[in-house]
Amino acid sequence: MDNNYQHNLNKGISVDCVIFGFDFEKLKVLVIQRESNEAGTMARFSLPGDLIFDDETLDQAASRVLKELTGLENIFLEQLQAFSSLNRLSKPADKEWLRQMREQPEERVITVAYYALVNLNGFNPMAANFAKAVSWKPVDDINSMAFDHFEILQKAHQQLHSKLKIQPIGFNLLPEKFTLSQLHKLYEVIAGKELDKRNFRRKMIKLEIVEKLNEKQKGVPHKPSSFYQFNLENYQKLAETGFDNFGF
Amino acid sequence: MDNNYQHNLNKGISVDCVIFGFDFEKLKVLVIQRESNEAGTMARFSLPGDLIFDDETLDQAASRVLKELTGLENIFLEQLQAFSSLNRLSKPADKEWLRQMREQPEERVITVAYYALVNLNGFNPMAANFAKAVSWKPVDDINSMAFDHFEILQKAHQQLHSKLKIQPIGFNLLPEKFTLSQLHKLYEVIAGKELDKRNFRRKMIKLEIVEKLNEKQKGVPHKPSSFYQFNLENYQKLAETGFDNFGF
DNA sequence: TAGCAAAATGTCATTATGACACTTAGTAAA
DNA sequence: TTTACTAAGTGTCATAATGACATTTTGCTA
Repeated sequence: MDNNYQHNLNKGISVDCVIFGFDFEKLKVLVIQRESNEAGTMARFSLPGDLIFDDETLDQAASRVLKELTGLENIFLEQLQAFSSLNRLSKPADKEWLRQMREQPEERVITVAYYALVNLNGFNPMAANFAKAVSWKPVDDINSMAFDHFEILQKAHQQLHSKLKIQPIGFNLLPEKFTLSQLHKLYEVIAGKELDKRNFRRKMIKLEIVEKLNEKQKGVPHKPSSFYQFNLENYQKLAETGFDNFGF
Repeated sequence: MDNNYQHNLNKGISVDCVIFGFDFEKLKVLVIQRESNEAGTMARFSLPGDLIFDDETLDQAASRVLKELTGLENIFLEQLQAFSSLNRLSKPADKEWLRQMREQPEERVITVAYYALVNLNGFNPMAANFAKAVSWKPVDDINSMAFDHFEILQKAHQQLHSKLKIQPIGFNLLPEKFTLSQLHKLYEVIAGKELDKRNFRRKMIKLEIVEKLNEKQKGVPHKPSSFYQFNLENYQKLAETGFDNFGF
């Protein structure tokens, strides 16, 4: 964002980002850890987010948050939903935290949640000012968060799951070159169940949305896997007719 | 909404509703017609909407708009997306209109769009104060609207199309008792293409989400059609496993 | 009672799915 | 150099789903 201007915060609207990553084992999410107070009541995680500026769109605000935190641009980032409960900021520990951070901590804020998919392989979660407080947590290990962020996370997780059934967005969580086993594992993790290896490979290959490269894993103590890459063109062709179970 | 209290408008956030209906022929949407000014530049349609109150959620605001306009409650109503372009209210004709309606017509407003599905059969589009300005328009006949409402309509239409492939939400557009031909026509209209009648019926019946009633059309000058009703229970069972083309 | 209009129905060839176990290729250790 | 280890990679078959296609049925009307 251009820094020559003074941006005014819009006090009533924020964005929050659910940033998903996949380490070939688990689905993870980027969280910010609040510092504990004496009572320990504040030792909880929140999603990265910010109030929006009056001269930026929601998409721009979400991109800005994402970039400030990870340095990444042009990655998969999609609006999830607006959250507007009247009591979303009103838990005592949350209010205490807000008092430290915001000019008008009591003001009602509606947030628009986004979810992002990043390739966290070889990714350094360091970034800017936040550095120490930012970390990747397995989604399944999280069972509560600050504000209504747990609700947002669950919704985003569910959305990722549904969307993956319809569009091959999972590729955004992998490096450009990946093995079919990695893709297979990714689908299993997000679907939350085992998928037959042969049937999975058959389907992916038949759909022609992956293509085999002349390159193999090296240094692995077993038969090396071939690398594949995603074929955007074939995906788009496919997306026109649409793949879905009703068939129309 | 409880009327004993004074509600304060939240100046920066509105909801807009895309209310879909189906007359067994075409997909229609409820629009509000602005009165023309002398120049005729304002003779355009807008979606029903309103600024939200500070003590209501977005869902509540959308339900309120819907009820004020149609008298209907407890119908299918789902959040679509937030829209936040910086120039969404800044076309000259739109500004002129806003000046007549709002205390702070220049203020930036972000809107959260909803879409609703109603059974418009035997529906009287009269309602409250708006009465004369409200009408059902075929979606396909609309090619421009006030503000960013055409963009919102298109997005809602697209969402309806995608969602129908995954969940049988089309039933919300039909009366409780309907014929398979009506359902067939609905799917054709929303899918925007012909669907084989026999295959369509086979699929619907096999899925067991419709059940045949002992009742037939009367007074039609041809073989009368059986009425069916939607089976929510079977749908929910089905929804757990999920119907989708990837199969996981 | 003949004619009309839309509803209702069945088959078949092709393709997709789901279930299932062994062989292969490279590394590492003996 | 041989052996053991590990994950990659591959094929078949029975069952289910799809897509393409034409005739008969039912009730009303003239």
